[in-house]
Formats: sequence, C-alpha cells, structure tokens
Amino acid sequence: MNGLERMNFLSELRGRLRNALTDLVPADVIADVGPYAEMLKPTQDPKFGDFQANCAMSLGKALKRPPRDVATDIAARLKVDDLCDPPEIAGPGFINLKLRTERLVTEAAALISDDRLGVAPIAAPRTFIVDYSSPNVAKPMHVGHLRSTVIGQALDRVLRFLGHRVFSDNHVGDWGTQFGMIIYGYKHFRDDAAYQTAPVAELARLYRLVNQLSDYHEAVKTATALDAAARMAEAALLEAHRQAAANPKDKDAPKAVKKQEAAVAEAKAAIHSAKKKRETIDSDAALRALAEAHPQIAELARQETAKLHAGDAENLALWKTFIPQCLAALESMYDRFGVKFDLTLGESFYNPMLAGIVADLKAKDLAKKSDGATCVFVEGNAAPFIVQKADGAFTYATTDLATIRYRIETLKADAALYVVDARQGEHFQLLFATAKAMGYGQLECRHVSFGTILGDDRRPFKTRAGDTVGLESLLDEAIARARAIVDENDDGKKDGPELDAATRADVAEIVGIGGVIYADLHHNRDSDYIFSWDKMLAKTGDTATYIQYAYARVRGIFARNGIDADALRNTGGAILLNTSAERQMALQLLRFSEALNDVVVDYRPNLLTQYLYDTANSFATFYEQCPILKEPDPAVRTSRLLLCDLTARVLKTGLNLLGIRVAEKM
RNA sequence: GCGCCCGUAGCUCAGUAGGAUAGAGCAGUGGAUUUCUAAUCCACCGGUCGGGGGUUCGAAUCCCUCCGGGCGUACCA
Repeated sequence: MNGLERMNFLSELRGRLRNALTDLVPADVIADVGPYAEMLKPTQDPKFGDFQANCAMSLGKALKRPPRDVATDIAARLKVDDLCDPPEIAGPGFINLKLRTERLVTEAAALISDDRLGVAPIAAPRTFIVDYSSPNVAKPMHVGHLRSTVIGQALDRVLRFLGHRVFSDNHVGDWGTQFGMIIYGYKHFRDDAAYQTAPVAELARLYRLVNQLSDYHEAVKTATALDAAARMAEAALLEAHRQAAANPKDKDAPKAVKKQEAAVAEAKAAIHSAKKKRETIDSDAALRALAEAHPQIAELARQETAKLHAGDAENLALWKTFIPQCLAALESMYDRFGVKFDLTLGESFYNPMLAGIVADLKAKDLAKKSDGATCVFVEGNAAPFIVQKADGAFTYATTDLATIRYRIETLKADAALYVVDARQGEHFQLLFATAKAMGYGQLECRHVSFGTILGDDRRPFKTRAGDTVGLESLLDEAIARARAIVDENDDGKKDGPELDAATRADVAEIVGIGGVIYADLHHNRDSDYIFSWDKMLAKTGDTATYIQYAYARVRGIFARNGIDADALRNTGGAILLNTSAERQMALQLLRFSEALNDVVVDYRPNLLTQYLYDTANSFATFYEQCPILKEPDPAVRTSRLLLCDLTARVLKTGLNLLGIRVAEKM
C-alpha cells in the first residue's frame, strides 16, 4: 500500500449513480435503487464514451415519465465532474460517460508504485474451499482431469489475490473399489522387479489388468443377454417403422423410429465393446490363461475392497504403502502445472465419519430404506440419494456429506466451490439439498461445472487408437510442438538466433503448458470445446503465446537497452496520455481489478483471459503507433516506458493468476 | 418417460440478472516493414443469433412451442 486510493472506476461510478438515484427517486416508489445503479456498465463502442448508464429507460417506465427527461434529471444529480467529462444523453435515454484524461493520468500514475496494480484487497474476506482436480490416485491422470485442475487453480489464485482465505483441496479417490483391484492384482500378478523400479507404473498396470480380466468375464457372461437386448431393440425398431408407415400423419412416429434407431445403435455398440474386450484376452495366450485361472476375479476384488474397509491388517498395510507412492506421482504432475494444494483430504480421510453421517440422517428422519439401500429422497427428484448400499458399503454421497460437515466444523469455511464435470450436476443438486436439510445450509456450496473436451469428431477427446489421453503425454506433446515453434522463430530472427538450447527448452515449456491452460480457460467453462493443437499453439490470434509475446516484447525493450524497471518506477516521471492509443492503454490497465472481480462473480476464468487478450491487443496497437525509445521528447519517452512496464506487470500478474508463466525472451 | 445443457459468420468460440449498428480468432482478400522482436499491425469480406409465436420502448438474452444435438437418470465415483 502506498496511501493512494485504488480506483475501480466501475464500482466508483455505480456508487455515484446510486447516490444520484437515491436523491432523485422517492423511496416509496422504488425502495432499492441498487439494481438500477448496477445498470451502469462499460460501453461496447468507444464512440459512446467509456461507461454508460442504462437505467433511465426502465426508470422512466416505473416513474411514468419520458426516459430522456429522467436521464436529464439523473445526469444533473450525478456528481462525477472529478472523474468524467459532462455526461451525454443519447438515444432513448442512455447516459454516456467519458473519463477525464487527467484523471486517467493520475490513476495510472498511482499504479506505478502499487504492487497490487490497482486491485484493493477485499473489504470482507471469506473462507473458500476450492475443491478441484480430485483424480483417482490409483490411475495416471488423463485429459479428463485437465479442466478441473486448470479452472480450479485459476479460481484458487484469483480468490487469494483478491484477499479471500482459500483452502485448495484435492479430494482424491483413494479408498474406492479400485484399491480392491490393485490389492488383488498385487497379490496375484505383481512383477517385483517392475514394482521396485517404478511402483506406480506397476500398480497402474495391475489395476488395468484386473479391470481387463473382470471386464472379460463380464462380457462373456452377458453376451447372450446383450444379443437378446439387441434383437429386442431391432424388433422394436421394425415395429416403430410399421407404426410410422401405418400412421403417416402421426408426427410422433418418426421420433419413435429415431429413438429406436438410437437404441439399436447403442445395443450394437455394447456388443461391439464386449466383443473387443473378449478378443483382447482371447487373442493373447498369456492373458487367456490368466482369465481362466481367475474366473471370480471381479467378486474377489470386491472382497479385497471390503476387507480393506473392514480394517483387514494385510490389506490396510498394503494400502498404506501404496498411497504415498501414488500421491508422489500426482505431485510430479502438479509440479508441471505449478499447482499446489493446501489440503489433500481424500475419501479415506472421511471414512471414519461415514457411519455417523448415516446415523445422523436416520436420526433426523431424512433417510429411509428402499430396495435394501439407505436413501435420502429429495423433493422434486425421482432418483434417490443413496448414502448406504444394500451391502452396507457407503457411497460417495456419504463421503461428500461428511466433507461438508468437516468443512463447516473444522475448516470454518463460508463457501465451497466444487470444480467438477457438468455430468455430476444432479449429484450436487441432491448433495446440497440433503446437506441443507441436515442443517448444513450455512456453507454456500456451489457446483462450478464445466463441459467436455472433444476431439475433431465431436466425441470425447481420445487418441487415434481410441484410448484416453494421458495428461503426462499431453503436456509432453504440447512442449514438443512449442519447441518446434520456438526453434523456427528464433532461427528466423533477422540478426540470428538469440536463445541458447536451455533457454529454448525453458521457453517451450512455458509456451507449451501455457497454451494448454489458456486454451482451456478461454472457453466459457460451461461449453464443450474441441481440442486443437494448432489453435492452442498458433502463433497468431487469441492464445497464451500472443500474450506471452507481448510481455516478452516489453522485457526485451528494457533488457536490450539496459533500462532498469525498478529505477524507472522511482524516477517520478509522469504518465502522459496524448494519443488515443496511450489513453486506451492506460484505461485498459486500470480495468484490471474490474476483470478480476468479474471472474469471481460467477467463477468464470474466461473473463480474465479475455481481459488479458484485450490488454495485449491494446499494447500491440500502442506499440505500433507510439515510438518509445525513438521518441525525442524525454518526458514522453519516460511516460511510454512506464506504460510498457505497467503492461508487463499486469500481463504477468494476470497470466500467473491463471497458472500460466511468462518468459523474459521468446 | 423424466431432468439438465447446447444450437450465434465457412471453421473454432465470446456475448445471456434485456440495451444503441450482434463481437473476436482462424480461414479468405488487400495493404503496412531498410522491425524500439512481423510470434506484429491496419482495412475489407462474411450472420434470417436453429424455426415460429409471445412479453417489452427495446430480445441472441426472458416465456411458450416445434426442430436438431449432447448428457444424466438406484446402489461406480
């Protein structure tokens, strides 16, 4: 802090508008003018100024007066002459505001010595849990974990930067059925040499193997049933066709046909998938022998899980040796992303609390038995929320309830963000409703959902062979592709290459991983998006690279000319905004805090990527139009260097908040 | 069957607590450079915002309906 007021123009102007409205509007007509004050927003077109207030039209309606008259009255009461030129009224009653350039000058100058770049720490901090990533520790992370990890870490960092207390929590799967499989595999199939050299890889192999063998037997067992189902679906399809032909006017008939076609396709896909599972085993003598030797593998693996949960000494001991190894493997993945968790409280952590949760639900008369399972039925939802299965095992519903209680009672959290796939929306709806009914409504729970990453074919993103894409190999490929671009670019430099091999490797990593993160975050999190290497690493357009390049350009100016940024900041030079490009640059920099606030309103990191892209874009224009070192007037030169330096700081800080690093040279 | 989500330019996507002529990027076309890093900039081209109806001074945004697509839907997490 430096004593200078940090100005968020948007909230300041809204405050002023609110005062004007309170003054103008009788309280008995409109009790709360807040919503009207919120109607002040940045303009979409610079010709309307910098901000516009849109409240006069709807207010005119409420007051039964012509909107332009209302606008005139508002403008007359709006005390903004220290900030803005006189308000202009346009169209049906828009009030357009343009910031005074002198004010931009002083505000921008205040940023120079402000290490928070104009972002005031929040007045009323809250304690957030950001629950994200949450992989299954028994399996290597794959592309399905990318979005949760990347969106979660961005929200984590932005909330912290704004001044909230945050616990990032990795709610790992470390206690489920997959551990029964691993234990079974370890007991029967382990390769000791492989386990010694690479334990986690061996455990993953064992998991896959047991899974494969279980699937095989399941496929064999259900083959006739699947065939029968397919035949029934085909018969139903024929019948649907007959109905459609017989009743050409029935517009539901073609729909029924479509539906049956889908059912047939689904049944055939199930048969195909089962066949493939059988073939992989049948075609391999060794696997075949294993399968024959372990006909009850699925059931036995389940029993290993049950034994583990019951406290069996051998299984518990195995589990205790596996877990640290698995977590360490995850850690190396997170290091590449720069992700750090405050807490890694997985399913196992909550295990001792589950019986108490179910007992509590019963005591509160919220849970009842249904088909042998203990369920909570939530008003308006047909599906039950199963907290204890017929076999006595608890489910992730139970764990999630215990987690909520722990977050309230022990962590004293105010809000919990669940950064999880949209497909689990119903689960969270039931979870939150149940928690509320249990008396845990004080924790604001929020499902921060996101869509699926798709391949070119619009199906979930897979390798060409149809396997899920591992996160490790995804990052490796991103870095390799980035390296090719770095090499090409550096080799093509007019005065010859300037990066040594180590620097190139470093830049490739920063650009490659940054590209992956940015590509994900710049989409609206709700949308599915199509994964594209070419787009995420493109040298042009809305990419991390473009923004990183803008940063490197600034740093290049300073480095090549021996200008020390710290010294520059201390010279006391003024900011001068004599061209539209400079004015636009300063205004854009001053909107950093608006952008960060926008992110947390609905937990949307894409609003920050958008801001950073706009900022880099403003810089490119400024850089193009305003000579810096060639500028003869030393005061103007200093001012422009200061704008450059601020731009670099905003870009770096902003990218870092997204989990993206910057390079000094590119 | 029920529920949730989506349909915006040739492609990939923003924009949805209603606001002015619907925006970017890519692709396409045409310009700018003896480069303060061209991984750049400027301009042009390109849209019945899936269709129809309604509410409103004003609708991509809210309501209804139809079409098209995705996902979820009792003991996996």
